[in-house]
Amino acid sequence: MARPTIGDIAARAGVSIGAVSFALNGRAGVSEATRARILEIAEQMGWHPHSAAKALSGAKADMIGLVSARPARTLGVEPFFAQLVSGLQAGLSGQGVGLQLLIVEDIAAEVETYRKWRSANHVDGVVLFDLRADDPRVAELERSRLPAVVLGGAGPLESLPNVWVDDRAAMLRIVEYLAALGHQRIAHVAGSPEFWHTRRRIEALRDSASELDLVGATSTTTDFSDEQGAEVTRRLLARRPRPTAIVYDSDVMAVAGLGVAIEMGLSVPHDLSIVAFDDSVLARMMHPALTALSRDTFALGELVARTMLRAVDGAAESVQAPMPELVVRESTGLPAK
Amino acid sequence: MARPTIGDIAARAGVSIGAVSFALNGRAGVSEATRARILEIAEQMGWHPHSAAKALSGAKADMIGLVSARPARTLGVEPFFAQLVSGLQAGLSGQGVGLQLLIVEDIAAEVETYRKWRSANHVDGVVLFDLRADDPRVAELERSRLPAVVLGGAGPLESLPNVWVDDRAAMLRIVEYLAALGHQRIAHVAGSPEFWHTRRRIEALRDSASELDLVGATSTTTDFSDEQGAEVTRRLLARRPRPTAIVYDSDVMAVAGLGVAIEMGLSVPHDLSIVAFDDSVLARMMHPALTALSRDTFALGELVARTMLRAVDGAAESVQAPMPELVVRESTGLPAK
DNA sequence: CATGGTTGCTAAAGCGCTTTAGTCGTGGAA
DNA sequence: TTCCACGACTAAAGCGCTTTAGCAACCATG
Repeated sequence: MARPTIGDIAARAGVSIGAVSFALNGRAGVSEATRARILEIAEQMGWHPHSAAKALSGAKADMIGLVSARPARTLGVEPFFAQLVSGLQAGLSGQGVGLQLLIVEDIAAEVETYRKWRSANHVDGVVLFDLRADDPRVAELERSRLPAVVLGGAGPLESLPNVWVDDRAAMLRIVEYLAALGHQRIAHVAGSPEFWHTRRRIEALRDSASELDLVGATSTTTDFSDEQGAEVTRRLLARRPRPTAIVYDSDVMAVAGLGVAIEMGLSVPHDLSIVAFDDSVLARMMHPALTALSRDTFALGELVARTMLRAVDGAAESVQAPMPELVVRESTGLPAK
Repeated sequence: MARPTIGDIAARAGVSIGAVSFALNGRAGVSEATRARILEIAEQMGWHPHSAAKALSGAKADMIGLVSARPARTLGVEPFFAQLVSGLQAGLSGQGVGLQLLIVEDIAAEVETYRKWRSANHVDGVVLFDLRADDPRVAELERSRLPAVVLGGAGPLESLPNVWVDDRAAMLRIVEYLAALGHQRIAHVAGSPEFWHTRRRIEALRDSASELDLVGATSTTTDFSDEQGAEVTRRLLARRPRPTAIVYDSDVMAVAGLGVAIEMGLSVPHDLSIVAFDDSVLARMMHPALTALSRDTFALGELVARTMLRAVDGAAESVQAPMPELVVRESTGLPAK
């Protein structure tokens, strides 16, 4: 049998289509007795709402969108993304909302997607991440009034609701820890400078340098790949005097860096301390296990989901993500004399 | 201005709505001149199709669905899933098809989702993976005639089109390699026995045992977690005589196993050879780097995407995924005398 | 010159649902 | 008793698009 429509239900219940719609949506207009009867019939006919029909008549799409302009290949490598998606999904599906995932070529295509989605009433809102300097996506979303939540923006000041991470405090936390151990020559293998979060971390390190008596605290930007992580590490370790500690902006780069250190005959943490700005299985399972700034990315995803749902209801509000925790493992210690 | 509809375009072009629809869809019924004019106007008005309206009138949804009943938390840990999704997405978006990702509680919820999607014309097809013995999803999909592609099923014999992986040959490849090195006591830390692929690997090892003079080649099933991987490894290494090689069904477990070996003072590969049945950054970056059966999961995703698109067009056909390649790294060697 | 087949287009129904305007019958207030 | 308000429900329009049936104009054919 073809799928039942509310028309079928109406016929069976001996009422009008409108009445069925009221009953099914818990709206006034039908008596409790009729409502119960309709619900009963709907259940027994195995009726499901037709989402397209709903969307057509202007209802919510019960779907939020996530589009990424990162190269598709790298998404699988970064545990971060997968964790985030899982958390998001979990936070949304509890409310019967779906997650639409799309990977596009570049930011222009991303903006174009928002435009399409907006006009097709395809999603109720979108999640933005990897915010850049002067991001065209923000302008587009403000203009089109498509509800959006930014992950990792500049804080509560922004125009769009924001789940923001205090990168500055996080970096200070790491540097203070290393300084307390006695490290003075701290290097930073950063991510790509086009991202705000990278910039904030670099800035934080620079600012703390004088205060903490650091000598030549430098940040080097990379494209987040393990290749560049290794490459930069090689250059850093060739310097004289060598840095005694290196902070990596991602776990993948940290692991690559550890590889280089071992390959160069250095002992970690005796000759070199290593801290990763992101935690994962990878960091946990290395030998030595890496000291890392650990945040619960899955929970972060759930938080974004909650914020998103609120934004869809028009109650947009920025929230601060929990401060990541510094998990000290085996890759950090006192600097060699 | 509100979003333009084909009605607006029709008004502007001075033709009927039907004519516009024909023009926009490249169908016969309008002259080339009119078509060009309509296309021009549509472009300049910034028209986009309204997907819900299309879906309502029975067109394709240009969307394929992927639902996973794996616990959401573990999806982020497994590089496999993220890679697969990326590849799928890449393969689909080239054809303007979207990917709808959903994570649900259990298989029952998964079946329910298919039912809903089917009746709402929400997706054109679905991708199935982690096939189990007597899988209720297969029955549901056959019944409902929702196009589906199975990843990692039993081969070309199945009723649903299949992208199948020759697990048996893969396992034989590993075991033959180890046997050639001189290993006789080979253990296998397997995944969960409810999955067909796990069963096939176990079977392959058992079958090859007599042929290759293996002694006590055993498989132990786990839940794929690093905890159980470590736990089982501990038990295996406590045996006397110890196995000289262990094959792990996933990279995460292999890494956990390596940790246990080191913790027990064994040298890899001298005292113990380790092979992972799946490759990833994780395996590449360990010290020693793990010998692994490497497949291009991203490409696998693309292959599934292509097969899916064909299935949607009614040209369902099973294909065999490329045989994974054994990448020998530092974790395997001659067994100690 | 009548016939038939194209071509290029229009009108209108229909997809499943929401929503508004309206109808009908009831009970309570005046 | 009359009138009104209200609750329960129906009828119908409309969301944006596809698709079928139909129509008028034109050409070629015999």
